[in-house]
Amino acid sequence: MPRNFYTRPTLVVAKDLLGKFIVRKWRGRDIVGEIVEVEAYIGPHDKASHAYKGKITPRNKAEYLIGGHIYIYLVYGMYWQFNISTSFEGKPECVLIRALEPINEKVGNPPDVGEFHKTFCHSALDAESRRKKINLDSRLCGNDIKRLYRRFHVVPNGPGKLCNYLKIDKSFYGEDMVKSGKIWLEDRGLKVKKSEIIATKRIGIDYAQEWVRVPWRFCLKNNKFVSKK
DNA sequence: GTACAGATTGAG
DNA sequence: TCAATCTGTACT
Repeated sequence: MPRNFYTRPTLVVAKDLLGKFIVRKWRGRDIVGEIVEVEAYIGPHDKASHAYKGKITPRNKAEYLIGGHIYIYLVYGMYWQFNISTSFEGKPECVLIRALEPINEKVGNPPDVGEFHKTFCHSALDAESRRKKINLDSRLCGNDIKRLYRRFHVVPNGPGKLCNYLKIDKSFYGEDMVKSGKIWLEDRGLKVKKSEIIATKRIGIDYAQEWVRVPWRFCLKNNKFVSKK
């Protein structure tokens, strides 16, 4: 999608993201998902926004970039949250991508665990072991394999799991989706009617007082990949 | 230097 | 309902 898709008003962009396709180039293949759930965060007035009162820190400064840039951060010490900036340079507005309908993965029919282990675990374990400075062999037990299996073969029906599915992390901070060769957005001609969009309050922002109630979470009606229910 | 909460998740 | 897990931020 071009720049002028992302620079429109944030609530318009948020709704229009539903039915668009995220394409992620990874290890020579395309990981693709249709966006089915999003949330808008509109600073500086929105108390749920990290840019409330115009706050700027090294963590949130990507929110202020012109529409189309990635704002990604870690929550609860372990989950990445994938946001796309909207509006113009200096306006801290963005859309959190909360769920995808996977396109090129066989959902419900994951690869054989043994096959998965051969394909993915060794490199993943290498990286993890290096990070934690622990002996590689000591980690080759059932629970570790299961844990990695969950991380690598995941249904992206929540904001944290979606980042695992797309294989993205902090290295994508500030990435421009209009120009990137690693991740971008496509319109594949799917039409989403207004009547197919549900608006609800946003999830997990109970601290945001009167901003808890604004209906800035948008989901595709009856889509089974939407988080919560 | 140190305390603490958080746009989540899966297990029990 | 609970705990895993760790970074950014706001304090002292």
